[in-house]
Amino acid sequence: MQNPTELHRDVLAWYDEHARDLPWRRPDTSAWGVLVSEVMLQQTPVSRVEPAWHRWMAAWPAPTDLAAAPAAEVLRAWDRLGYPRRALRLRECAQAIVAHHGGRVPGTEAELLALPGIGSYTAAAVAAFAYGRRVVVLDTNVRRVLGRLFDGHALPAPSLTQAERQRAAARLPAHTPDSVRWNVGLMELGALVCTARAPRCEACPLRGYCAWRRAGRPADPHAGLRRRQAWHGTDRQARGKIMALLRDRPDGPVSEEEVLRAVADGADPAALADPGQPARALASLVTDGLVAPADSDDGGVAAYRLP
DNA sequence: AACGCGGGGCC
DNA sequence: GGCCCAGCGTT
Repeated sequence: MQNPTELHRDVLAWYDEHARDLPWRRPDTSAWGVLVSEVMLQQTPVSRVEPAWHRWMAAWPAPTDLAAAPAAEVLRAWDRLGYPRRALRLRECAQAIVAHHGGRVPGTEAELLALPGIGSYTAAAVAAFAYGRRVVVLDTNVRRVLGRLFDGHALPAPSLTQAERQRAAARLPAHTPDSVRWNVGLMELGALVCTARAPRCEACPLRGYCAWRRAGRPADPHAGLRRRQAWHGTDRQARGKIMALLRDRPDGPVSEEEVLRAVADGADPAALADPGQPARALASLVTDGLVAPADSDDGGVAAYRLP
């Protein structure tokens, strides 16, 4: 094994040369801009986040602005980034920042972790990338890179283990500015070179000492056991259709009949076999606060709108 | 630890 | 058609 300093130097040098020019990495981006980007990037690819982030920051450049925005407007701006509950939580996060931190994004992991929609990854990412703190940032990219480099595993285990946390902490560069570039450098390496599907090992700065490559790039030991996300015919798809319909109708409530018909529209046979699904999906959206009952323009008929 | 939760792009 | 994507909150 090479000494830690050499590994650090290789990652930092690679990052300095190959880093993408993403808007939330610009030095003049506010901590709020970084936080917004991190929430949007939770399970949504960079390519789809970038335009949404620009529009979002233009509309609500500070926590105070988003905190005062109507939820329906926020959900429409979220558009099709997916997991729209993230938009509501981001708004609640802004309100908590106003209520408890004077409208300024807090800088410690513990304070960030206490905010709605901010988990262990996002808290660490904001502390590191917005405030330059020396913290362990472990996202799916970093987990995959470290797992290949040191464990020889193709892909990380389904859930983050304590051993991974400790190993990542032990490998973190001692100096503060280096630790930030190490974190973002490993993430960038995972996004551009050490990818999940078709890694470009020939372009990797760590190819000389990667356990996975040395072992002949064996297949994922968890293959087949990995959690798969169902979509066609599921409640999730039904919820997505309802949200898309209500997003596109800013002028007024939509009757329950039309909402339920939109779900059945183009549904696959599996969904049609469950006639209760549309109503169930709608009810769950109301429970989650993503949809609200509304007074129909045709009195007495149930109708719905964005909250 | 396991599950629910969007949506799209890529092989 | 399966898999992946800068995860979080709940149970």
